[in-house]
Amino acid sequence: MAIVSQNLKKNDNDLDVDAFRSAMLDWYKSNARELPWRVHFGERPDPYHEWLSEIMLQQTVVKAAIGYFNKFINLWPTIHDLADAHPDDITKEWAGLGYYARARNLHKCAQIISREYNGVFPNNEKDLMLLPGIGPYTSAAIRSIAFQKPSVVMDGNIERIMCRVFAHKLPLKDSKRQLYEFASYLSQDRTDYPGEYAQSLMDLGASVCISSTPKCMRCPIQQFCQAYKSGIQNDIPVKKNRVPKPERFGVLYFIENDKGQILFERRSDKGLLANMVGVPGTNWTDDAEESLTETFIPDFDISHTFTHFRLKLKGVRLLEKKQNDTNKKLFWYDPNEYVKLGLPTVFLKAVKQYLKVVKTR
DNA sequence: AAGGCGGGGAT
DNA sequence: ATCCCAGCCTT
Repeated sequence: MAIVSQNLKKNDNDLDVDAFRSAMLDWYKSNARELPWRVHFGERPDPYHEWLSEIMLQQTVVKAAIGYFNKFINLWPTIHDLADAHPDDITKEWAGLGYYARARNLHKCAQIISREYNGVFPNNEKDLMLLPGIGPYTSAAIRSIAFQKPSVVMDGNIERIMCRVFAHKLPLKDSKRQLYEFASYLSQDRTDYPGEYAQSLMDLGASVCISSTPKCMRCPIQQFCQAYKSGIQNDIPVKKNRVPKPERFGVLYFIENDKGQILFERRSDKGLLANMVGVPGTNWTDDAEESLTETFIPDFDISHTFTHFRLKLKGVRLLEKKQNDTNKKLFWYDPNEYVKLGLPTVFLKAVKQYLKVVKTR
């Protein structure tokens, strides 16, 4: 807190917190995005809806989450329905959204809320943080949005806004605590519409105070923004240089039987794409030659980028099972029915390519 | 404290 | 092609 007041005084015009919050709330009244989990200004959403949306939105853009949210609410209207669902059904419906640990934790959390909390979400930070999949951000978001309790909601958008409002020039990565202090200063345990205030910042970050070339002429808090005042809004937040992603290589086996089916596998419950359905193949290594343990004539290529590496795969058609070495659960399935499997994106791409190749021969 | 963990929207 | 997003969990 000492750092904050220093920083504010240094700029000779203390930020008027009341005016800042009023500007944000006024802007939000006429500029809020209409989203399926949102309610009217001043109303509180169903905590189940609010929680589900927050889990889906972790590291995910709003537009990508909307369809999934509607689908989940349709399939499982209450948290008890979700708690009683089969885990495989949940991962299948989650397929394509990524970060699949979220789906597992979603189910665990639903079961705890349903069975230990009788379906009622806790509204205090300590209990919320103990739930699987709920960390500092999601805890604060649920508290402020679903329960209108003052909380310091910090996400990537709000960090960026704090950076600019306070003209913070150090790299974002090293500034988490400082930026939290800025946001905390603006929150100050205010009880007036903490949920709407938090969402107003998120919407501002998504539409106006965007990462590159922010739209300051449309910004309701332009007058409070020290970066704008100094004309450095395009230069912050400062990002550290990113290391290029390494490449990995592998082979996928499309093993066919005489019924037009191919072999799929349920992946291990640990590591990348845990518990998801995929196509069997070699391990993915950083050595392109090593991945080709035998000489194949590949039928097609698949490339896919994950968080921390690029993957280049060769797809090859085989008429018999390669080996029985694996402890993974293998099963035959009609590749044309791939939609029902809930494949993660890399395998979705691969199967579509495979079908195209098969059709043209 | 650092690294693992997906995918796609926006540019 | 690159950036980065309504982060959390494990080690």
